[in-house]
Amino acid sequence: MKISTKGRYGLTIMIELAKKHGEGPTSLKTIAQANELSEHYLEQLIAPLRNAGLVRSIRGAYGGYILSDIPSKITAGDVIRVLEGPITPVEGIEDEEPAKRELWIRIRDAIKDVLDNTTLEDLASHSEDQEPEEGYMFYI
Amino acid sequence: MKISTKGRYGLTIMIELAKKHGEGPTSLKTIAQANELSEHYLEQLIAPLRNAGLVRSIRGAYGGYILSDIPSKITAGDVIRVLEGPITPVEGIEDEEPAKRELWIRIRDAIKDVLDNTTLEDLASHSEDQEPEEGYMFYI
DNA sequence: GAAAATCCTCAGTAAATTAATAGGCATTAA
DNA sequence: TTAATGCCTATTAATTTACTGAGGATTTTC
Repeated sequence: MKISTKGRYGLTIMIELAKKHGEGPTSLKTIAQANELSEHYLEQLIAPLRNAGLVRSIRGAYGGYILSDIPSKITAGDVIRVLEGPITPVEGIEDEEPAKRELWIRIRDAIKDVLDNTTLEDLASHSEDQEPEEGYMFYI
Repeated sequence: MKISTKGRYGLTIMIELAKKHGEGPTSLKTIAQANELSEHYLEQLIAPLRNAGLVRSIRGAYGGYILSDIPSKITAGDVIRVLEGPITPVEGIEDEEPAKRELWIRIRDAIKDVLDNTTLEDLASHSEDQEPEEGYMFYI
């Protein structure tokens, strides 16, 4: 019943790229450092995102990645499906008996509804208005 | 992003007990055979359900299990929480940054909404009207 | 042309989880 | 007394997760 680090870190990558959309490529090193994640692990997560056409890579020095489309056209569902597989609470819904099948379908549709209606634009803009840290003071 | 066999078989057990509610105890052997599952595996799943107070056991010959409450008072959420742990799409939602935290919370609430509003009565009654098997003919 | 910064690929691995199986003891109805 | 059940602890094969390691390919800048 969990989304693994694949989907979670994958979303983190995509949100970072959305924040920098239109400003040229962002390197994985930058994203890894900003989020305290293993750059090498992120490389393995972005490969399927590139294969799926969600990001484009620019190789060589000062290269990196950019979104293939504008942030309002890419959803959390697009990202999660690539990294976690089809959105479904169980394998083989169709094999279940009617009562349980309907339950799994209702859960699946509820999750889909959230993921497919949340865009990278939504996620990136909410990331902007950071909550103050504990102990934060407003210095004039 | 999956509910494992623990939660799925656990629900299967509870639906069978709901169907027999008021008719005395049902043995795991009966449930295992009816659903082509390992009786021994089901024993391990019903132990936490008993510890959580969702079912009561009757030991000895012609014993078995009964629901602790009426089917309309026990939800799929009760069963899933016992066997799969808290309903949440990620561990430590509160540690995530605001944008992702809100996403996980919306997903969590959507799943909760379905699971907590589906009772064993709902599931047992929908199991009654079986779909015809493939090759089924209506013999008069 | 050399060096540095990046992407790209394949392989390995420790820990955890899943989905059981094995073997037996305890209790109770008939 | 026996058969039918529940109860309990341990073991295990397969899979998944979350990485780490090693190095090659490409491109920019000096």
